[in-house]
Amino acid sequence: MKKSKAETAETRRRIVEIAAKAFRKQGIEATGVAQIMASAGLSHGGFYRHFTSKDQLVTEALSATEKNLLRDSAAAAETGGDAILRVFNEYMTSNYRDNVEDGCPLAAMGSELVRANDDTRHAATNSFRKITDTVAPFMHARDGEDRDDMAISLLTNMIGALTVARMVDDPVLSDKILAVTQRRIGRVIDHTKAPSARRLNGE
Amino acid sequence: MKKSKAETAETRRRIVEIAAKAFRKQGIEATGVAQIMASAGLSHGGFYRHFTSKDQLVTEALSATEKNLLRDSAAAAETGGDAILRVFNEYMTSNYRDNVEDGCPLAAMGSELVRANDDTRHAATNSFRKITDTVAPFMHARDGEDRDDMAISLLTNMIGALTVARMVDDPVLSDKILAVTQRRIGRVIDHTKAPSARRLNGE
DNA sequence: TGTACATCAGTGAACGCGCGTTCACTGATGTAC
DNA sequence: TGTACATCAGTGAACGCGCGTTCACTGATGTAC
Repeated sequence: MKKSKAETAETRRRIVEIAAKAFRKQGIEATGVAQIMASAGLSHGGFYRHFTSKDQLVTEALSATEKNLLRDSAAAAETGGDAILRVFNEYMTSNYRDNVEDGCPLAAMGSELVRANDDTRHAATNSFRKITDTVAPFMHARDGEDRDDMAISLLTNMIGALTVARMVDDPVLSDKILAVTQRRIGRVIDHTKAPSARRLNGE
Repeated sequence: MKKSKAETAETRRRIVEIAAKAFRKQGIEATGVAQIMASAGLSHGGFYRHFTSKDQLVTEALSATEKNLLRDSAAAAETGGDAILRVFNEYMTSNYRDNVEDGCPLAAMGSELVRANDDTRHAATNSFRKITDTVAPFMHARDGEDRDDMAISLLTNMIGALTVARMVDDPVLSDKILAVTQRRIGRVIDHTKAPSARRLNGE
């Protein structure tokens, strides 16, 4: 029962989407290929018509998700500092914390990515760099500090805060972690900053 | 072949120690009970003479390791702000980054702890709180910011920075993340601060 | 202090189970004429 | 446009393997007398 090219592409896309959510929610190791395929309404045998290995799916799921997240930051960068501030504050809400499966993969799978294969770590590295590059111009460099450094500091802080906020079993402490981090975001981002120039020949 | 009480206690201690390293190095899920027992020079069957489940070992390994780390911070707190600064800077060195198996479990197993059982998350929460409580008095509260909040912000930042520094595949970026975080540590900790009063009836 | 017996740390085989991956097969799609 | 055939998406059984946990057994330790 061969499927049309359009159907095949759509199936592949759906597998990646479902896997991306499952990896974030349950972890990479804890999510089986058969389980992903079942969630997509397929039997597990067909998996290898689309991917050469589970590792390849992990890499692709990470890349696809980060690409989506990056699009939001890039769009905000074209609006200005206030939009960047808004997007970043959104990451530190109880809603974002409680929906791991829709959130940033670097935070959701952080310590698992440390041990991931080369391709996956490379994808993670590229994503991290692209986000810091996008938001660096909006850093409020008070005492002549480097804006790239500030962006790195802020982003690693957000990833750590989100992880710890999800880890602790005390909701009061968890909310406090989010609030504290939101305050740092507010201090570090220059919400009056004009938008980045839109790249003319978009790539 | 029953063993003496002293030997039994020593064996149990050794299992916890070996497990604590393996969980940090390879992850909790990826580390099997049989593998831990083999590393301890034992067959896997005897595991359940010491622990009721792998989960129990996870909780105990986390608690034991965090207790050790906390001891360092507490000792530094009795010396003063400069000692706290020194201990914290040590966390952001290439050496610390490259020896995950000896480092902070919250950073090494962060995203796995989010999905850990209740006891383990509770142990993680207690550890996090104790460390922030210990170092909060040494925060350099410039614009009247709350010292507890500052300690939370710094610690979540360190955990996130360590995780991302280990994740990225570019050594230059990784070193930069460590350096940037060290600079924040230097800005936020008051190295001139006098030691915390030693608790007289230690508990 | 010496003997008899219960305890229990550690062994190694076995349990059911889910893992990632392979494979022969089916039948609709896409292609060549 | 119609027919013949190759392609290949998806199925479901099977592969070897390691997982956490259980269990009957061994024999040294600890205890009761």
